[in-house]
Amino acid sequence: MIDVKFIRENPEKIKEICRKRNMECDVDRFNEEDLKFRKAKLKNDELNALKNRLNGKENAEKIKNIKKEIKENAEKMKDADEKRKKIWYKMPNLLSEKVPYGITDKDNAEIFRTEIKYPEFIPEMHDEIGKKLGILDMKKGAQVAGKGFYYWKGAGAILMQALINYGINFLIQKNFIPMFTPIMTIKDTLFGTGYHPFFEEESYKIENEKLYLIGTSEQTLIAYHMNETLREKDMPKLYTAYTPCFRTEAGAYGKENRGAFRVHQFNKVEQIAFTVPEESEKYHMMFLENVKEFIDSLRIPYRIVNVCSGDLGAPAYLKYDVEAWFPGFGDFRETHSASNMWDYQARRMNIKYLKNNKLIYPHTVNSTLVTDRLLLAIIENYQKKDGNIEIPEVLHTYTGGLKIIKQC
RNA sequence: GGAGACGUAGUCUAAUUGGUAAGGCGUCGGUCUUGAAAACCGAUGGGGUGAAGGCCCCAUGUGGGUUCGAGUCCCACCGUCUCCGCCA
Repeated sequence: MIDVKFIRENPEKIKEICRKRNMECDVDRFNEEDLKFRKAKLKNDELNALKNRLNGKENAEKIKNIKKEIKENAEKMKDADEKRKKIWYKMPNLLSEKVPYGITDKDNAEIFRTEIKYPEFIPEMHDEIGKKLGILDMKKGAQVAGKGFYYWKGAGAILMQALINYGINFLIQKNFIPMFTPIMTIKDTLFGTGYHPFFEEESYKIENEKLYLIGTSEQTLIAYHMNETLREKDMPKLYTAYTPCFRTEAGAYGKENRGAFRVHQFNKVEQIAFTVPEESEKYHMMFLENVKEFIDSLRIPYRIVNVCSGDLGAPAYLKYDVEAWFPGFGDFRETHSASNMWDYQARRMNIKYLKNNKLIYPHTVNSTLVTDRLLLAIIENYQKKDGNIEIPEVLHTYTGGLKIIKQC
């Protein structure tokens, strides 16, 4: 959510941002309704002031008439307020100057790339390898839950668990507070993090309940401090959590859906920060460095792209995607996404902190560290000519000594 | 699931039979001091309006209602605690 004063004073800037993001937002209409609201509010205040002055038994009749007028005026005020909020809540975040202009993900700007080592044999895709080794079962997943679900089995499950544990420990050592969060949540959480209304069709709603399945632990970790006032001395607040994540993937289509790339449920270790405004960029870069260090330790090639204005998503201020190299697939695929949300989420969530007795909205930063996709990348990158896969050295302490997965 | 109690600001705690939110702590500013502490003084939620001093409105979990007037009374919802029941 953007500061209402900023919208009033900079309507052209907001329009420019919407153009760059390739999205609609009626700033003029907002300002119209905002003006109506303020006018009605002024009248409302005056009537209330009058009522307060008259208070007393002798003025009972007069007050009743004023109250009637107040009620009528309040309707107008509420109406204008709702209309402006409807537009307001759908306004995207401000844009960092670093965001490149572009329409689709093809316009994302590559800013970093590691060296790719091509194998001397024709590599297979993870779903083929997983099937042959009996560690990834797409067919059973579809049988039990439908398309977009799968089983990790045996050594595959061990690897998934190992990667999650490695990720969590990696972040605990960097002073993140680990959490287990609810994986169902109320709508306020999704609104506050900007997933509603922007990606509303992406979330699963529980029938007959007011609950939704989370699409990421970012939602529940940010909402942990909903309606709270934090202390400046406690900043930054760093959290991590492992949770399953659920996404409908409505509207997703195309050939790039082969394998387990696009699924309805996956595992994720997330990094989250609440920072003072001056430091969000620093922590955003730190999160990206964490990801680099982590992938480097797994020895997987990757590149980093600066996500362009049209592909950024409305709530994000600046976003870097990390795309791991998938030899079997023969291309880079997004495995991580690190975003600076600026104060957008804090405003929507009503999270502030106290500085010199003034309430200031903190900035929030989030980034992936581990998902199933990273394991898919491991599988494709560590496949050997004989069909076996080696397990990255850093994971050995987490796999109970398992170092190689062989065909049986 | 049943019964009862409770929800006040950054935090802790007040508020006759309904009469318009009092304090403590913390924080910030100031006085004093070589500096600090202590002490003392002031400030310390949101919004609107004004060039400014200022003025006004809203805010006691949320939303309604009764009343000239609601923290207080009534209804619904959310949450917390206690007891009972049920299940691990």
